[in-house]
Amino acid sequence: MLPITITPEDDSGLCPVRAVLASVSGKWQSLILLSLEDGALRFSAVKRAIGDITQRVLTENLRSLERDGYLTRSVDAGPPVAVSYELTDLGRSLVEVYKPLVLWAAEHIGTVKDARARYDAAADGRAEKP
Amino acid sequence: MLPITITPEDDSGLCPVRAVLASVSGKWQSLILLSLEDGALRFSAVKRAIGDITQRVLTENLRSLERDGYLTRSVDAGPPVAVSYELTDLGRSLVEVYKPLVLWAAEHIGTVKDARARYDAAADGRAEKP
DNA sequence: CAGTATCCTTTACGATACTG
DNA sequence: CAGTATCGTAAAGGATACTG
Repeated sequence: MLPITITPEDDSGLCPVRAVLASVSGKWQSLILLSLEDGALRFSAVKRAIGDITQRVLTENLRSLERDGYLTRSVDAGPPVAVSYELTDLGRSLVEVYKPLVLWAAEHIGTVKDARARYDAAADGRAEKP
Repeated sequence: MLPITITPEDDSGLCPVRAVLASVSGKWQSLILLSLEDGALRFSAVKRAIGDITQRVLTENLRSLERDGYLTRSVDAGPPVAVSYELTDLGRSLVEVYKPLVLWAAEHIGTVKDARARYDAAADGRAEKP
């Protein structure tokens, strides 16, 4: 058994596990952290690395990750202005434990897709002949 | 560099990493998987283990995890009817790579909270004396 | 370049009531 | 017991235009 709780509250009114998991829940946070794995990137480079994220949402997520201490934001007042983002030690250590999950994903995506296909096929069968 | 892509598309129109990460994004999926770590649980037991999740949302999430092949659902037509959920091999292997993240969370939550407090304090300072 | 500002849609989630 | 049905809210995200 894990030495953890997943029940809603602790002394400070927030389950530690949930508080941290919330940092990587959502569509983009983890991808942003991963994009910075090999070193600092500028705003536009992060955007390019991910491909399909809007400026607004990227800014939001970067701010949130900065607030939690996973990355730093440094401004070089140009012109042109250049803002670069870099993982902190905390961020790097998070990415370290996060990477196995990413590798797992790459390895098992096939199984997941198959499971989905089978589940949906079975559901279709039930829908057609009720 | 990781042998992964986080760009939006692959041959099948979906990045493998994103597809799997989506399974554990959201507020509840990972907690549900963790609650089943030590063996099968009935619907009400999962609900109790998590504490604050509504029946509707729990059902939704269980269905989605079942669809992806992470857990199985077995019905014992009572009465009273008893439905139990259990991790598949796939689900167990996912939990294995996911657990380090949970332990990391328990370990580093203090650092994260401090970072948040400092960030918010700095933001307040800027708001008060603009 | 790295954002803001607006507006809008979608999705997740919450509350409550009802049922085989 | 393990759901479904309905209704409502809030948060996340998307599209587009504008700016120091």
